[in-house]
Amino acid sequence: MLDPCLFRSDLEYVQQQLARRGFDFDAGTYQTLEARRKEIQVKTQELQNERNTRSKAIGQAKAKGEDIQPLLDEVQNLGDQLKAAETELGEIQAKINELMTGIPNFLDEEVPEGKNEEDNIEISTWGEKPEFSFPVKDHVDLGTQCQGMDFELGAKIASARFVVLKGALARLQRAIIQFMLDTHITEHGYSETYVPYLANSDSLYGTGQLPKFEQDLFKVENDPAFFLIPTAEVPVTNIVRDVIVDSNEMPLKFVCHTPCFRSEAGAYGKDVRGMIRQHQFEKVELVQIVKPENSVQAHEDLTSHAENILKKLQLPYRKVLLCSGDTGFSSSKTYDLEVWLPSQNTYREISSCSNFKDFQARRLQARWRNSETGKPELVHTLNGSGLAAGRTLIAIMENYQNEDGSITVPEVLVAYMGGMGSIS
RNA sequence: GGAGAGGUGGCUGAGUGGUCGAAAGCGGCGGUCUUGAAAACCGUUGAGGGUUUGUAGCCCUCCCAGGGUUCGAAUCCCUGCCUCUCCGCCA
Repeated sequence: MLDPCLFRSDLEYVQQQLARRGFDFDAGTYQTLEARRKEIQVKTQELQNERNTRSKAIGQAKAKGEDIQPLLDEVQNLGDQLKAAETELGEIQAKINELMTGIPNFLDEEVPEGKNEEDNIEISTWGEKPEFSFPVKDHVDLGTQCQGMDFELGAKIASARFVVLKGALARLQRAIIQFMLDTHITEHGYSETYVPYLANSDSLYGTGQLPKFEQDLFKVENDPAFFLIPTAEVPVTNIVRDVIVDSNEMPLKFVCHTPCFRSEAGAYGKDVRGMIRQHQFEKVELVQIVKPENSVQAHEDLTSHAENILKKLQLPYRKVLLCSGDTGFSSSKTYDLEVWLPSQNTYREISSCSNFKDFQARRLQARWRNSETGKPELVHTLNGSGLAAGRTLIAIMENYQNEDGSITVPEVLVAYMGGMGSIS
């Protein structure tokens, strides 16, 4: 959510900023609602004031033993007026709120103009793309050959876009997760968290998935409803919902491994083969809660922490700055890390690192106390995958494949594999 | 699942219809004292919002959440959520 004060003080600026996203903000409708809000809110508060003053007078008169009947007669219809005003105010505020929650975050000034992922800007590349002297197999063929990856079984148990991993591949995914957690804890200073995989609507509202993106989520029948988390970002960032964080506890740095659940509505026909796009996948997520002045640097740091995993795994990747058309709803600036997939002869997203600035914090009411002003102020929130474990698994399989279909285990994972150096 | 207790400001905890946004203590901040510190003493100390050029005034809202009763609700009624204790069951 954006700052409502900005909408009142500089609507033109708001429109300009939103236009960068191609978001057509209807200023006329907003101004009509806002004018009515102002009028009705002032009226409501005046009525409340009158009720309070008169009630006090009645209390005092009664205490003195005076006849209060004339005073009661005077306030007779005040209650009805007040109730009507409060109802209208509630309705108008709900409308404004609906409008505001549908508006995306402002983009950072460094975000380039562009329509879609083709306009993203490559910042850097790392690593040598492997050269193979034999026909390259993709992860599905490799996984089938070693009998460690079974999509038909996933479909039987649940549906399409689910997989069953077995044996060494299942262990490799677990090794990847352990390795990533350990690295972030010991080398990057994150603190490990374990969180619920079901979240309530307040939490999903806080991080921005609701109300606009409900169709992307799996909803669990319950009263009130639960949602399967689409990313650990949701439960972890909500740790600071309605919290005023102590200044000296900042920055808060959390790392968390969870499964992630996505309905992938609207992704029909996209990435249907293999483990690229699943309803359920494992991810290690990095979340930082920082003072506003530090969020730009924190964004660079967090991204480098995710990059460090790719480097240690010796996986070729590139870092991309998302353009205006590809940057997510709540984000002000996003770097994607894309890993090299030999079978597709292209880079594919394996991490997305975003600075949300105060957009989530305002919804979450996540604040810190500024010792200079003594006042609570909104924090900045950031997160990034560090990394998506399922996609890391397939990147390793494809980049580390041998002619016979066996897969060499990356050096840093061998210990996590109980000394196993290759999978066949 | 059964029975009971309870949710009040950063924390502990008073407050059962009328100047209660809320006693008191602790903590925090500022000061006096001191070479410095501690102790003691004095003062101060919740959040959100409206109006406004205003971190000035004035006003509104908030004592778990949502409804209700009343001129007036932290206080009474209903519903929900959460926490704790005991019993049962259970990974």
